[in-house]
Amino acid sequence: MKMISCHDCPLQDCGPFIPHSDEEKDFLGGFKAGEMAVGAGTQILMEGAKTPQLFTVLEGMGLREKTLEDGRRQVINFVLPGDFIGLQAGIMGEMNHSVEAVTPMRCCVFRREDLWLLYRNRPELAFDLTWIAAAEEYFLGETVATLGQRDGTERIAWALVKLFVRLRGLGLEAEPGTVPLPYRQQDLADALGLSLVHTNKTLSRLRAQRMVDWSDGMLRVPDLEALAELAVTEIEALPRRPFL
Amino acid sequence: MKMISCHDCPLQDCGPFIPHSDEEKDFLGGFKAGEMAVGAGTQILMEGAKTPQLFTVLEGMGLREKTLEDGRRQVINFVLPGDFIGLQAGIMGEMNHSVEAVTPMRCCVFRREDLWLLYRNRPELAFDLTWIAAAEEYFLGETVATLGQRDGTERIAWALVKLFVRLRGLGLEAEPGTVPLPYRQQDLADALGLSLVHTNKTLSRLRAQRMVDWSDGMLRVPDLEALAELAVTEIEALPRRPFL
DNA sequence: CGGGCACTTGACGCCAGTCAAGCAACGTGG
DNA sequence: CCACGTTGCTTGACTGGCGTCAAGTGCCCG
Repeated sequence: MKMISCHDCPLQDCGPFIPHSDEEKDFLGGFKAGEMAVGAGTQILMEGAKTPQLFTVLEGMGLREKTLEDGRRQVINFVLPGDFIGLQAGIMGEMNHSVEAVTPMRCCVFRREDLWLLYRNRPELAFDLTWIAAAEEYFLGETVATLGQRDGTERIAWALVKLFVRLRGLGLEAEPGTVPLPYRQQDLADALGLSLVHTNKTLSRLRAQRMVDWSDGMLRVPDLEALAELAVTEIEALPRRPFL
Repeated sequence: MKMISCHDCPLQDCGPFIPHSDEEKDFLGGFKAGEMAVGAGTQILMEGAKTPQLFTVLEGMGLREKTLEDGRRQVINFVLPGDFIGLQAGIMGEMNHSVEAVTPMRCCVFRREDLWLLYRNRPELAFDLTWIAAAEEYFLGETVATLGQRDGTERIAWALVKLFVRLRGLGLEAEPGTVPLPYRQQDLADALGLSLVHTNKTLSRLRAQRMVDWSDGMLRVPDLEALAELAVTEIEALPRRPFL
């Protein structure tokens, strides 16, 4: 497998990402320590681990998840291309969640020690890193509000709206209103704090009402507005965002 | 009211905070735009607002909260001295939650435009800012897991353990096992996604079992270990952390 | 003294969890 | 080639945690 140069990074001209200048690409090229390809089901980062690596997802999808002492699982977020993973370990020294690949994934690898270089020499990229952390916080704030306030149907509608908008933004809308969503119902249930059974029944009901159809790994949303209304959310345009 | 110099900042030698060097204090002194004192009940930041200010809490307590379109309220987190507020607006341009003072508060004020100076001239402080954002993300991850996986009793025990440890870390433990907690039951309920009634009954039950006694604005925890066990959490020592 | 606010407590009902069974698709090995 | 285990999805019956409604208390304040 050949390693992609930052100058040909598939994320550069993709969706919502703010492209880097040539100068930045040169710097990032030096910052990049390698590339990693993993199969479906691989644990990329472990909760509590002090890994020396940070990653940017180039391809594939995964999950951030956390396990309580007694084994209950919570999915924190869905990991899509462009996402940066390992920031907590990079900055604070320890992850509070694990990251697992759900499809085969390819990631850009950075070394934790090199982070300093970035803060020393590239203030605008350092700022971008903070931006990324703040964006994650932003999203988790919405998630907290969802788990705390919305009922089952609203939660599912909310999550599917968010996923649809993110995936569409990445250019993955094959035919209008349809994006790939290669997760299991169990993953969605664990993300929303619902049981598998209840999630399944709610999805069936939504399908019968023609609100969403998630089957065979494809998510079909005939009327995004209507689904968002059901979720009691606004569909906010995703902001242009930096990446590394 | 006189403005405190960063050299006499009450946070410098307090609890878990990593003190600044004299040089850093000089820089922060220039960065500091002023001080703000507000009464209980004041809105400090509004959801969706693009405020030009950032704050560090010097004294007093507050809440981060978010309101859904239909009026439901979610408390995102409890704001204590040392907390940095407005990072999202500072970095991304818009807050996703409001911040409200629950007691009278005093805050250190920074200007958003000056953030750049910090990234340009003080990489270690820029790093600290990212640290702060990552720490917030860390905590919100735990909150998501709590709202998604724990039942009512566990949630309440979890929240009270977290609050107790934070307050104790700030040196607010007046007599052993007792810290001030000047919030309403409604605030805790909204933080945990429980109804006021259920929160109240659960608190009564915990009080009867001698697990916690939260009344008259004071939180008494006779056996922190036991409470943490009930919450299915470990009491992790809070890390030494930077502040601005 | 009346009104508002925070906290309590009891009665009742529903959303969502648990238990359980069944089906389809797949891969493995005898 | 078929038995078999595994994984993911689906559906029905039953239960209980937690929400809603409602009424009442104590306290502060104008």
